[in-house]
Amino acid sequence: MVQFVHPAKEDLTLAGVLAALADPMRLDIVRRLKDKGACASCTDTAPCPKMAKSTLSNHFRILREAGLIRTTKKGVEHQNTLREEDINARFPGLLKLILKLAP
Amino acid sequence: MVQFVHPAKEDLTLAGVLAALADPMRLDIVRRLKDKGACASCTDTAPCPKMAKSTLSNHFRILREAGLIRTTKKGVEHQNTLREEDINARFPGLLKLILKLAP
DNA sequence: TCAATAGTTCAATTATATCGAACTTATGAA
DNA sequence: TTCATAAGTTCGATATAATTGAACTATTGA
Repeated sequence: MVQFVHPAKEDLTLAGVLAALADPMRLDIVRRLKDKGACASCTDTAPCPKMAKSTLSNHFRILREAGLIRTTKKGVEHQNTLREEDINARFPGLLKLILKLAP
Repeated sequence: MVQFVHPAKEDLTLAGVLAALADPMRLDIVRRLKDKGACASCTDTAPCPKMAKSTLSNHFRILREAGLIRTTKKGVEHQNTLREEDINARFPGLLKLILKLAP
């Protein structure tokens, strides 16, 4: 059922995580995923509705490759979850602080 | 004596700061500036010696525009200081945590 | 006066983000 | 079964950002 490659938590890099979170769109996606707690489809998590599908897809790819989210495919939708435990294990306190500081 | 424009601390953005720190070279520069405590020239702070001067100069420009450093010119050298107080006032705890988590 | 040093700016190449359009896959209705 | 629809990805083109060497500016010191 898993259709995407996700890095092991040991492979998460600080530069990769910061670069991924440095984009307001992606930070917004991460916040929404955290708020929802569970899985969420890409469209459900889209920061703004007028963004091109391909752009949104690209943001999810970057978040995946940075190790911030895990994506599985079920039916026609993709289910994305925030990898909170992995992120916190690798970079304790970082995610929480950035989300707190974000406008 | 001041030759560069620096944003007011209120103008620092989280996205800008994260993007600036997301580059390993720039994060290294910031760490060196913090370690030195006081001013430091660009060459003194260069992460790796084989990098092109223009590249180094560009990194300093990005750090300046993000509001992370202040640059003044004195004689033939540029003096760069980390804007710790401004950064901490705007984003409490962020700089310290990122530097702590960096490899 | 003039060579040397510290940085910046410029031009060219390369890499990355954005968008619309085309494509793939799965669902659900006729 | 068939076929339209919906969710995402991939592709091609354009625009913006990073890297480099070369040329330029400004200051120092011999």
